[in-house]
Amino acid sequence: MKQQRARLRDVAEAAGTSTKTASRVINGDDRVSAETRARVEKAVIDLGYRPDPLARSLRRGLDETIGVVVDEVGDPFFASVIGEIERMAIDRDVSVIIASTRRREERERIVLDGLYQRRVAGLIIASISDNHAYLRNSSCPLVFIDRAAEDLAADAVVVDDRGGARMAVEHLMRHGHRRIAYIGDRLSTATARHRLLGYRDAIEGAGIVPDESLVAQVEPAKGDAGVAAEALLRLPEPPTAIFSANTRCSLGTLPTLHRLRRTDIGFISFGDFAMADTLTPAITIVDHSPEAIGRLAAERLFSRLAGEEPPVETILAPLRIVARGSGELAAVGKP
Amino acid sequence: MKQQRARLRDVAEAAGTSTKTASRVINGDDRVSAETRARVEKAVIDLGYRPDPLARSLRRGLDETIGVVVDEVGDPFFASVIGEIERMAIDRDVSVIIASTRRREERERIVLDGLYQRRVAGLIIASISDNHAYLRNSSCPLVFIDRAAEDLAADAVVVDDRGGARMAVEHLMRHGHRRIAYIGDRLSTATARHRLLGYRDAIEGAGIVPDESLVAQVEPAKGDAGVAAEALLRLPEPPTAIFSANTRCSLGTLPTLHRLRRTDIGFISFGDFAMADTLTPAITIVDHSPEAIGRLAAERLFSRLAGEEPPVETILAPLRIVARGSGELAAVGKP
DNA sequence: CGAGACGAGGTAATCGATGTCACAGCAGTG
DNA sequence: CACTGCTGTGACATCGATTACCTCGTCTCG
Repeated sequence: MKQQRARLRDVAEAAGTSTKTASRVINGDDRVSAETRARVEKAVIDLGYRPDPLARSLRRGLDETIGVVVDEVGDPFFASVIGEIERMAIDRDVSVIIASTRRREERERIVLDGLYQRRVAGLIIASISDNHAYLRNSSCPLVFIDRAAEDLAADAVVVDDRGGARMAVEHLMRHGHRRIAYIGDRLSTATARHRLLGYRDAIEGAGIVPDESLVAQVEPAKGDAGVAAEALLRLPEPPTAIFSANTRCSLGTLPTLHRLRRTDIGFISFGDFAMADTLTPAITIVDHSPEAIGRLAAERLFSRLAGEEPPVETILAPLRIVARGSGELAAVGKP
Repeated sequence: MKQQRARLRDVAEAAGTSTKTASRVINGDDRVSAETRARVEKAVIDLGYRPDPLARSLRRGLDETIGVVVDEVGDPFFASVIGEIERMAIDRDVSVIIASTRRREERERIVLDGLYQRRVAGLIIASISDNHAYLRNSSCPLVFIDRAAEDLAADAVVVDDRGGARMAVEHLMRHGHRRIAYIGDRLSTATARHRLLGYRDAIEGAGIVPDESLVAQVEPAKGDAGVAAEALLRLPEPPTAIFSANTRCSLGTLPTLHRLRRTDIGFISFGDFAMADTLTPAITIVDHSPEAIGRLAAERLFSRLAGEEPPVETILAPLRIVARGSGELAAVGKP
């Protein structure tokens, strides 16, 4: 049944014009008489014509497609980011090609190369590389997410790690906590560094004497976080609250708190996770919404694709505290 | 620095041949003398030539791209499926375009239409529609995931919902449970129906008299699951274990069990979720690995793209029980 | 009244790779 | 020796849409 795909030529023929004129109508060129336009439009509808994106892209030298490069497509955080990008893209009839680097620099290079080869119109990248020299004269707009490219003047959408951490710790303080522990990643990444700085900002900003024994830097993949939490609670002067600097640390710490029946400890997690709102108490988080990051990155990219040329900018995705209980527990057992 | 992209014509010129001959070398046509071949190959390397995928696709009438259509790209389950598909695709130099239906039938139609328009080489679809007539003479191979298309002879990769549910319930029985409750979705989907059947299979297979008061069909989005769990535990003869037929029901039920301090109740969840292995006790699950589903679907699709024509088949992705504790609790409080 | 501007539209080249077909040269064959 | 049959090769058309450039009226204005 499905008839042969109609081509521009068929439309032109049906409308009794040349392909060029048909093309004008389709591309909204106004140098066409109303009458001709109507004929062409009718033909388009009659034949169910839709331009071949491949042919169009070839001629224009640019595909109606954007590429999204992330660590791992299956990572829930990036999955949500991508989901939001796709949501914005589909409204603009743009396809989204995904690729993952698996956190390997050479793969990053390969997938980007492949995307350039395809002449994508734009790229959104969670880069793991430090060296972006090969992107310097990119033929298409780039937007970095999660981490800005420090050696490249390009748009980026990141979160205010330092400010967010400070905000979280201050939230705990507002509920009476003064001894607040930090559990976070080892300092390998900029993200971790900034969050620890934010924690220190809050402590010092409140005039509290910093106590380094309250700062635990762990390897969350090894399950250190729970051990660290237990050690913290055994201190002579234990914390009344814990700030967990990332999701994985939270996932490690919380089972320990439950097991020790210390759900009276104040707790805030930088980063949300499934079940966070179904635990008892539900876990208060600093939300760095992947959707917001995806949306902001896509907005910026599409605005450049539309020809706008805003100054290059590093955009901070909004952070907000989602109070669910664990961060609003009053400080107890104060000596 | 980045010189102009080399075209086939440039290669041909550098090698002193026609474009056609260069094309032959690149496409591995053997009707080329060894000497000419060597010259062309050298030129390809010197110029860093790589064929333009767009032009090639246009000529061939087929893009080196596959489309993946799911409910929601951001859904962790589908994200993992897609991640695995992308992993397989990149090895074959195939790009992956994603699109989501947001569970709306008209969107399914629209995104599929768009992908056809792009002339994707193949499609992997988690269809939500019941009517696939418009896919009947698809121009490219289709593989359904998660749900088979019942009105269409097409490959599908699904899980054995009935068998998996039975397996889960039998696992509980092996730990002494005889009164086992079912908490699951309302019966709108085939998936839910099959899982309830599996539960009944196990109960009857064990010679237990079915007790309908142990079967709770809820609307998990409304938070019914927790309420249902509480009601079950208040029964005169309460269950000693619960089989939760899907992830969302588990997410609803578990906080209730924890709140009631009834973590002694046996529990198995059909479908994994974050924190499942960090709760106390950790949650035993029936794992329907999204990676396996993605891999199987991609394998099937690529084998068809490679020209193989295996008979159309509905493939069952493997299911396995991941014992973590909650499913291995011995039955207690037996009257 | 002639010139230039402008509106509406057409012709042919082009994007880059590949399919069709023709052709030259040489080997084998009856 | 004429003929068929390969082998290696290239010229040219083609995929479908867009762009550069041109034509032909008609309108306006000096």
